[in-house]
Amino acid sequence: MDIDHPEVNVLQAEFRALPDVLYQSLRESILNGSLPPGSELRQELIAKQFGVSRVPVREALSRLQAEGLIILRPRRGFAVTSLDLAEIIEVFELRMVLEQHALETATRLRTESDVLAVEALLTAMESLDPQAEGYLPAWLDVNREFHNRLIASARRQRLSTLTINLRDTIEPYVRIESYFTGQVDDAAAEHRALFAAFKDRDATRAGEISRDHCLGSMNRLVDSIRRHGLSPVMMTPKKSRRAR
Amino acid sequence: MDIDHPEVNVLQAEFRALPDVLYQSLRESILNGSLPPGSELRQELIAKQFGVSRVPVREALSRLQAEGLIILRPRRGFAVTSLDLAEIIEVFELRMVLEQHALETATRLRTESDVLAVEALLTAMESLDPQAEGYLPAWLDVNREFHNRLIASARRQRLSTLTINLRDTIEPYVRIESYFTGQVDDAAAEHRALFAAFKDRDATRAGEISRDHCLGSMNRLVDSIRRHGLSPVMMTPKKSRRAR
DNA sequence: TTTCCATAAATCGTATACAAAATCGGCGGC
DNA sequence: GCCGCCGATTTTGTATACGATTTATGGAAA
Repeated sequence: MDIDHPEVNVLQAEFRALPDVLYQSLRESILNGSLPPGSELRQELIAKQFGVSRVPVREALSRLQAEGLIILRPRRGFAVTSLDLAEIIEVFELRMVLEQHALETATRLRTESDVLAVEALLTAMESLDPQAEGYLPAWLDVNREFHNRLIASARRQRLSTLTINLRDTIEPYVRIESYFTGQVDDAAAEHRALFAAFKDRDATRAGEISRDHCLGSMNRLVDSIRRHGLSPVMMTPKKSRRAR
Repeated sequence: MDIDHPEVNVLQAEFRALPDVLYQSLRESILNGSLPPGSELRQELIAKQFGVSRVPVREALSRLQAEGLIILRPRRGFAVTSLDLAEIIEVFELRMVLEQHALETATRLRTESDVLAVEALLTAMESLDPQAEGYLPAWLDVNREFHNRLIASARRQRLSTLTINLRDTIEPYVRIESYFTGQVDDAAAEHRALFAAFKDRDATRAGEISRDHCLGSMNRLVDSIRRHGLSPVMMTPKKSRRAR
């Protein structure tokens, strides 16, 4: 029996270079709101914070750009993507189509262990104390894992990546919304219904619930934006002196 | 009247840096088969060919990687993505879902000029001489533009990008298949039917035709692969001396 | 005081340089 | 004759350096 086991996945996980670390860290900062939409990303600053040069920083930024999380203004640097209402709605449209398909496939192909894992996340989500400190971010995290685990049951790598990507794109806006409303658990019943259909292998119904769930999330967010605007923190109050 | 006009779009188009040129060129080479799946991409070689350093090359490669067209083996360089049959089918599944949705939306939102532009591409495609030199690649190019133009009528930027991306991912395999079969125009009737539904604003029907069209393309390609394998040129006959 | 322009500082994009790892070759052992 | 090991070469990944462009600053003129 060999002791040292340079497994393939270990190699891929362990040996990932600096750009990957930077990519993950920056991505997380964007998703959890530390870098709100509109923030400018100074390469030198990021490089210093991580103790590296600007080269791997640029590589990580390139990836985030291809993913759509940040945009590049030539010669003017990167900035966190700031979506307007129409773009947010478009992302939700895509999520509706893809997640309906994903849940149909997942429900058809799921195993027993999928059901157990999803149920564990569901009960974890439900048993969070709404009064506890940091409830909202914790709920959002578990909610995210719940949906990811459901979709992962479809065993479709690209489908999973795409769907997660789209959800992450609007995650900052959902998080900001949650600070206004202070509520997130409007969809508790939908989650239970979705899990029931998933468990009962009712693929069509699971797909429909998932699509409607997306639609509900979209409506809540759009309403909130219509009421509160796109949140002051998103607007970069840059004084543009010259129109030029 | 000012002579020098540093227009915004000029800045964005003209001033696009080297990575963009490299990205486009490499992307084209992958799609048209110059760089078949499995090809290894040596940074130094590419840099020399374009007369630049490796830095912008790496940036272009990063983007292609995020797009899924190439993969990175850490410390072992980039290579053109080589899909197995299951992955090809997964991409087609996604295309079916997304293109059905895209055509429904496009048919609902299309304008008269959309119809004219699409029709022009359709007739251009039909009027190509099957006996002419270079017919197959030309047909594939026009066909690509035809579908892109249809989807662009939906006026959904992300949807268009995603769909085009997915089609491009399997484009090399379709091109290779066409060399075996020597035929590509099996779908001429489908194209006409799709255009008719598009013109008649029959969104549901347009979506269905599009999905079925995808399905047909998939079946033809899968059949071809089952008969001929994934083409010898795709297999990188690397002798892996050490498992380690 | 406001506007304009020139100069300075900051920032980006790319080239070059260097260290670490992988690949390729030959060599010896079995 | 085949397998495994060791050094040279290649290739990657990162740091540093430098020119070009943008943004900020300060002073002079209206």
